[in-house]
Amino acid sequence: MEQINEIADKLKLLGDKTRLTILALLTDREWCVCEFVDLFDMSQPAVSQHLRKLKSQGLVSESRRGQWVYYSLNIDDKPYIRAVLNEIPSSQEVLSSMNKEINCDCD
Amino acid sequence: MEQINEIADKLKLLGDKTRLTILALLTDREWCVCEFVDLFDMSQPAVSQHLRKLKSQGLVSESRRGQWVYYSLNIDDKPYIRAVLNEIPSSQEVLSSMNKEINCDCD
DNA sequence: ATTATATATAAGCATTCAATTATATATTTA
DNA sequence: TAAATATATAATTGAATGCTTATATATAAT
Repeated sequence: MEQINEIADKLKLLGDKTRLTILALLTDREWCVCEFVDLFDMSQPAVSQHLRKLKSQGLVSESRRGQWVYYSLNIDDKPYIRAVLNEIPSSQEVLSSMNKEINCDCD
Repeated sequence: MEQINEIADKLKLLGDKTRLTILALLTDREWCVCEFVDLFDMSQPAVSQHLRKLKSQGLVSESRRGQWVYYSLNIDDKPYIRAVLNEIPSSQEVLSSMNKEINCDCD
């Protein structure tokens, strides 16, 4: 039962469209916070809080490089997450359906 | 984006330990409501409402036989759900870890 | 040093959610 | 028909969630 609880807790994070989109995008490459801020119609703190939740449950890792913080997927030990991400629209599809410009200067 | 939203809405249902357990159990066979009521430490209406949510999102089907109502999995058109259920503990594991007696008279 | 940029945290608020109790409905049995 | 059993729905409540604005922190540039 403990195992089901833990899995449910992690899956809860995928049950939000913003976080699911973030994870979909991270399947392709690491992303900088400012890119997400450009992408979503949402304040910078809102984005930051979603990333914090993903990080606190260990689904993403962060690494700071200069003034920018980059997030990447960290789900090698969570096959049930990988299984979902394999079945949802690709990073490219998600991105093109959003039709947004990303203007921050990271990299 | 519409597709991601829909997937997120359905995954939200898996982010609750009771509903995830219900789905795990239904991978094996159909279950009667009264069995779930016996299994979970929760009122009958609470169980009923979880089942209603799963049904309203099309993840389970119900069929009444006499006074009993049986639920079964309905996820053939949702590969991202199937993918999760394939990666979580089996029905048997879940059940034995719960260590509960099921005493209702359905079949 | 000061200012600008990127990110995180805190506090507050409206909404959603998961439970409860009470009640209604459907079916079976006596 | 009346009582018992199984299930669903309604109303309520407290906790959790996702956002906002305001503020703090970290790094870079002038």
